Amino acid sequence: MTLKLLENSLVSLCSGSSNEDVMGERGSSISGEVGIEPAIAGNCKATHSLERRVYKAVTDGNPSSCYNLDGSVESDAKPPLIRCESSMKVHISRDNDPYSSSFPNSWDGFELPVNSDDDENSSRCAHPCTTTIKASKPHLGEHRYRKHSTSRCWKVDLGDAKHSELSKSDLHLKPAFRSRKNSYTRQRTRRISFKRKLFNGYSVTASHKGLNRAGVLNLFKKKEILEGSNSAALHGVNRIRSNIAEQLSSHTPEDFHVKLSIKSFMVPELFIEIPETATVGSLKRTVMEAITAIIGSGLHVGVLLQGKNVRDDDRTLIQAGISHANELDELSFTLEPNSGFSPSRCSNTGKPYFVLPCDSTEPLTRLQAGPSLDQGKNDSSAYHALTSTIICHESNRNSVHSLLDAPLVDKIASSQALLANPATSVEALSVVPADKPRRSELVQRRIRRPFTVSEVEALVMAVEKLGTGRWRDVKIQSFDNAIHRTYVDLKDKWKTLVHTARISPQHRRGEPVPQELLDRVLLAHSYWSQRQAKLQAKTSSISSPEACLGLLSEVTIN
DNA sequence: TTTAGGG
DNA sequence: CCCTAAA
Repeated sequence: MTLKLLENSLVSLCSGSSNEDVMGERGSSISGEVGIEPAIAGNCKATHSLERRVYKAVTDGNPSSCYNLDGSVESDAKPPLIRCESSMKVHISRDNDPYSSSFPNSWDGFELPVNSDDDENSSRCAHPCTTTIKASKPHLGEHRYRKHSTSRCWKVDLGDAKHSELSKSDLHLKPAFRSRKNSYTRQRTRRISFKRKLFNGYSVTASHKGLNRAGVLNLFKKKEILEGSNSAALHGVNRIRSNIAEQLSSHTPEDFHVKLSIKSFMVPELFIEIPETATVGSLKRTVMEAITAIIGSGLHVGVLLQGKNVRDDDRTLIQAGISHANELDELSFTLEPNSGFSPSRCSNTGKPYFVLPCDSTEPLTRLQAGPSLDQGKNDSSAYHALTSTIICHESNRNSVHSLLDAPLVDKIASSQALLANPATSVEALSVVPADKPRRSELVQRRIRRPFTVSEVEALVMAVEKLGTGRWRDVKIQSFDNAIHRTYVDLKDKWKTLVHTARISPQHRRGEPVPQELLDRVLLAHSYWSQRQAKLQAKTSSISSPEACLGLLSEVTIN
């Protein structure tokens, strides 16, 4: 079965509170939203503090606690998924910015549970999926934020075909189980991008910087009237300026805050390979794990003002030109991977590694063809990074390509069918976010198959006979039929057996191994270790004929 | 490809 | 189990 999860079919990845209100109309692609509103004193906070705040806002959204509590997902399993950088948009406004609570119809559907919560909403940690970002009092934006705080779950929209005219190049499928020993599926592309949300009344029109800076979603700066009245928005620039001047003359600098609200960001493209027999819960956890890995991998936040990288971290915001008084200037943030890229690439060229235009109203297909992609890298990564789909297909390579041809409705139907038929067997799951086809591509992790006692017995027997350095022989002799046990597995198992044998029985986990076997493990291990040490000592001093003779005699004895 | 070890 | 340098 091959299927593709697309827009609009709803998959709630985390049970929790009511999400319908915020998810109902969401459209295509996978994106997330982070609602934060950190108040930053424009005159005293350095720009690097701004970066830190943005970073914190993102990393605090790490839902690891969620999926940990959800169970069965290893907490330390955080593959280095971050490769792409992303950007986010920021609105700048005054404290009394009258946010609207409306949502655009075209909002794309991956809701990240990063909530800005107001003061009285102290129950934000009640749900494991709820992440908190300490925000300034969102007075006027409470409606909106509360709406968000009810959305505590990850969601994947699967759905409406009309939003996704997927070209074949949108689909990056690789056959699984390519080889006998390495039955893995590799992943290539991934994307992080951000999506913008509009505000009624203040609909922050995209002062689109254009696509000259590949990789950064524009930040929209929202200029507000200092008087705080909505009607002020109707006044001209002159009026605004005069208001600002007025404020400047009558207020201490501490009165001016730059309010940043990061509206959304997108989750990179994810590929999910999941057997039909997997449960829905497995699917949820898998997606959760992937997202967590992305967010948890660490990001570097860069600040761009009018397209220029603000590198001086010690400058204050106001010195850098980021203040409430600014008008149509653009403020952008870039999220870059902390590792995996040479920082010079960004800092030298001043060009972010990966930029997306932020105007979410733009069709995805156009984004793909956008000039930003021509900027420097015409490799498929940038291209792929702009796609936003979740692809599910089973490990059967024969069925993979049917996805390309089947009518989209059928694919959707398949995906729904998958959701409707949770099976009991949890098989291997994998989610691999798309990324630049660079190194360290992720591979599906094999399912865990604990050694049985009889397997341990066979292993011990083989090692007793062959030693600890001939795992291929051990494999051939005792596990030739166990195709899922590689010689590396056997070696690893021996390692853990030795460890198990050395620790107290109280600390052992899993199916208990008979003490008799563990004793043999220790015995064989010490024997072969000593033997190897002796051999090494001999070979290192074999220059002398005497040593050579001694070695030969000993080997003969053995 | 295997081995050996760290993650 | 994964990843990978080294052999």
